[in-house]
Amino acid sequence: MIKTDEQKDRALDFIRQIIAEDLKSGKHQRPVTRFPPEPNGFLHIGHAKSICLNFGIKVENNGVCNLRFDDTNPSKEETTYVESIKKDVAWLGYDWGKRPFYASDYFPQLFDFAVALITKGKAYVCQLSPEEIRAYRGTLTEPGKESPFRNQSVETNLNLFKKMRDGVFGEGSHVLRAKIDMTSPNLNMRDPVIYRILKSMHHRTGDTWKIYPMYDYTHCLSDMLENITHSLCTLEFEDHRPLYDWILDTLDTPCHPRQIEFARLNLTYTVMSKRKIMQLVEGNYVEDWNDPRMVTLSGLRRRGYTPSSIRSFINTIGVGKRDSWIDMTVLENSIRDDLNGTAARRMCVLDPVKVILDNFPAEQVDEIEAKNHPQNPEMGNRLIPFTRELYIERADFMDNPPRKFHRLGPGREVRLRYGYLIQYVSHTTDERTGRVVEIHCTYDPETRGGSAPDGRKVKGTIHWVSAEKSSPVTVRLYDRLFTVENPEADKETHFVEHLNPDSKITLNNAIAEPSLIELLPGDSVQFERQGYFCVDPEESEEGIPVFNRTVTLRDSWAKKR
RNA sequence: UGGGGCGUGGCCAAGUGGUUAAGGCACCGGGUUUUGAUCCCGGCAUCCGUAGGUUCGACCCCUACCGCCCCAGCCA
Repeated sequence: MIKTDEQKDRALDFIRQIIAEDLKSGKHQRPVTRFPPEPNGFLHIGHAKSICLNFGIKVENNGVCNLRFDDTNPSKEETTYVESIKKDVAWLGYDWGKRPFYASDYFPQLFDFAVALITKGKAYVCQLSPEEIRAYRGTLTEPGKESPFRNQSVETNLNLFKKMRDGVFGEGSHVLRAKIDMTSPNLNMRDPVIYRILKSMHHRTGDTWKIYPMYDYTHCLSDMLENITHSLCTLEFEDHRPLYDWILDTLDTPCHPRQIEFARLNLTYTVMSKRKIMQLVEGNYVEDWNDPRMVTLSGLRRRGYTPSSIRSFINTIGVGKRDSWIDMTVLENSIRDDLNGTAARRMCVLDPVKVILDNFPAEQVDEIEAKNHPQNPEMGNRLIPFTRELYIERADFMDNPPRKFHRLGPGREVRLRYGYLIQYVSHTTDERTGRVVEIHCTYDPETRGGSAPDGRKVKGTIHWVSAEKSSPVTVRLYDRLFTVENPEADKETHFVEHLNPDSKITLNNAIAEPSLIELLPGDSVQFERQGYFCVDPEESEEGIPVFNRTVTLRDSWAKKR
């Protein structure tokens, strides 16, 4: 058993326990799993749970995990989705081997299995309309009725099924159904449709096929053909397991994978369903599928989440069968935790106000040395220009501060991080708006680097940036997309009404220290005292970075107030 | 009212008949700190949906009840 960094010292979840037992008993030599997305949309954090589970099991046990596209519904699927899914799985750090698999590769074999089913008298072609099939199915409490076509001869069924394949019939006119039990309390067993006629273009097989197999029929057989040992899926498929097993048993296949169901991920303050995500995009509530506020993997990537932070997040939430809601703070914690160790520290003033050091020579430029990481000397140092005119954060000055305010104000002295101690002299205010225009201070030349030879202490250290030697940059402050934990909880209110109006705040005049301009798209840094930010890969240009706030730093001062 | 699942602190989650009922997130204190960050220390379920029962002993076994989720696509 190989334990990855992300899941060391954690008890095995119930699925890994089952697998460990199957390995120990010799039932299997190694586990074979699969991640089977339908290529009809983009992957999100919920998919990451399945990906990390299936591929994680492979990595931990030296097994196999296939990437298989479940492409049995040509009307919804596209090659662009195939490509984006491959990109996201690879980005998460997983390797699906030589090639991805496709359910559509099995269409010929699946057809032969269907013929075998018909021959065994276990499937029939039904000409009931969709409405009639529904009516014949019965309800949750009443049994269904048998189709009048149920007892047709094998020859008739074979003949009809081949005509279906040959495109003789129109969509909706005929289906192939498994002959099971119309009185079963499990609706999935009431002669489920296993093939339907569809005349749309398939993204891989084009118009070769006029009939397409249904999920329940396809999935178990695809698993079997790939020698999957454990077929992991979400809870809503529990009722489908009897059908999964029935098909493999009836066909008497050489192997019979075990389906195990686990709870899907729910995350607070966001929406996860494909339909809801699509509504956000189409209603222009967000900019695209990869909007940094989205929990799509492409959105999280653009937001600055790292693959390892997502793997560690998935690992901490566990795998079980309870419908649970994971608090968004858990996800946020995972990226803070990761970036805290790896992100270089930088200074950037988001909402600048000018500070003038009256006793600092106008032409002088001091090159101040600053650590790139306070706990990791290996990350080295850098030089930052220090000049007479600086910018500090507007929130770091108060005309009339409360006692506990550790920053700049009348009569106060603060430390400019890695710079000098500065002492307040005076400030000017715009008469109309009441806003502070500029603050005059003096600096203590003896305190270069930030410590006073006389040992005097200051309570506050604030970040700053040279007014002349720095560059304005665009910074987007992203926050949670919704203001409530579960935007879909209330059936009366449309979920978009719970959208957070401040989920994206664009700052066009943040001032960045010089080294920030050299960053490459995707790079992550910590803006000291602010949060973690990454260079947006879409909208940045060389020398003109656009920063996305990944997550804020914890702020116990903000909490106190 | 049929069937399939699930109920351990605010949110997750270990626990599989004998434990002071792990751990993480959140929250609350305190310490260190040139980020009110990080880090460190401490606090946070006499109780495991409820009620009975079995047992020397039950969160773990049995019974009943209650609550929540899923299922009536020719979607996956």
